[in-house]
Amino acid sequence: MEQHTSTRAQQTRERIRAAARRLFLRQGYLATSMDAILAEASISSKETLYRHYTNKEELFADVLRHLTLQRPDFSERLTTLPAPHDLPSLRHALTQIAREILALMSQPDYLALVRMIIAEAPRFPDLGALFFETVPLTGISIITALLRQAREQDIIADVDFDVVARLLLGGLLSYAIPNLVSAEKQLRAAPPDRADALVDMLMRALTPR
Amino acid sequence: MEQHTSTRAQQTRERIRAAARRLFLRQGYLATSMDAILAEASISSKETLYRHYTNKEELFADVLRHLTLQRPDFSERLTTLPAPHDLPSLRHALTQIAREILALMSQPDYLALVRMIIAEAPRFPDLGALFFETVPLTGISIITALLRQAREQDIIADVDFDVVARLLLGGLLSYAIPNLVSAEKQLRAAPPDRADALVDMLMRALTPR
DNA sequence: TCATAATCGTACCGTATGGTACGGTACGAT
DNA sequence: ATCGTACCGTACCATACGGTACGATTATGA
Repeated sequence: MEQHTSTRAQQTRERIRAAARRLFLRQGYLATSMDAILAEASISSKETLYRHYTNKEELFADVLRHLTLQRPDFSERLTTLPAPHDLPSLRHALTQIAREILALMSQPDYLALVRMIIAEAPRFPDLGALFFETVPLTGISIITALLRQAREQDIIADVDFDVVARLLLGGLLSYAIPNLVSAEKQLRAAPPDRADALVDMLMRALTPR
Repeated sequence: MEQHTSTRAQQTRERIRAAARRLFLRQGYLATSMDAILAEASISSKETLYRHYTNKEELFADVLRHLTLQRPDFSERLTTLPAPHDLPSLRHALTQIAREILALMSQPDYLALVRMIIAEAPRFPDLGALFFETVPLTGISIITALLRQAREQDIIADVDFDVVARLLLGGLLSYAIPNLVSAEKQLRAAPPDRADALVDMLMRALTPR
């Protein structure tokens, strides 16, 4: 056997990372001790942990890098949307996107990730920049691409697409942000019709006059 | 002398709170030690500190409560705006508001406050709720009030004002949020013309057709 | 089978933390 | 002058933390 997809060492490393991810997301960096990570990973020796990660910082950075780079999986579902051919289809596509983003931003895991990134940004500035330069930028570019397609078919007026994208994304944010400071138990679920209302209002600005 | 506006004890208490505010905003709750607060406040005995605040938690809560309740001072400047009498004056008023809010959200102190509230929300859920139920709600109500005035004079169409307010506020957010994870030194100053662009786009949605 | 790497247990170190104890000193009001 | 309150200095405590040391034990791969 030469081609082992996962050696024992790799398995332990991933157990550690998974345990650390859970605790870091729940409690933050400082409040999570290495001993607690040990217990959560069902590992019984510190030596084992420090064989895989020389530092607490390194472990944290690894966890966060994995989280941000594996995160934008929803973008695949959105980039394959068919090009809009008239106003109703554009509205439909935008609504689809808005609902998807709102659903993503309402997930407890996503909220916990954002909260932790913001919380530890002073300690790990690079990781915060990495996150905010990948995830939200993806959303903006998806929306602007859709609008550009619509513009090329003369469906909508010639407006600043970036501004429109920020209005939509920001409007969705205004529903999700309060959940950043709420306990996980009592999330105020922003109903999908809020996304529809935002899109409807934006359509008024997009239609030529 | 009976009517002392500030006794010696009150002065010390405020010195402590000011020092704690600086350190908490800069480093967060866990990373700020009581000894560090002592030094920052130029106080030389722990006994003095614990005479004013029985807990670290109590001190933190006091700092945050003061910060959130003293914060919305900009609202006074905005609620006294003259009622709009036509479309240009409405655009002007909205631009004014948008610029003011953008400027507020770009202040390092404000960013640090928001970051800290988000970071410590799991530990202090009440304080987070207090902040997000006062400050942003104030912004929304100011905008909706302005729009209602404009609607009563038939300047704008009959649309959902809350949605419009969230679009504007959220659009501004999209420029400010990345600064939550940037070092204080390299804040990407969102230029005021971004606020103008957002308002211009919204005006397209507001005008009757 | 054998050598090597990974894991285990456990003990340990230095440092920092939140909070307490206590005797002494400066101050402010009556 | 005096009395209570606030402040000072310093020492202390129990606990927790990140990280290291090291011998014993187990699994893995050739």
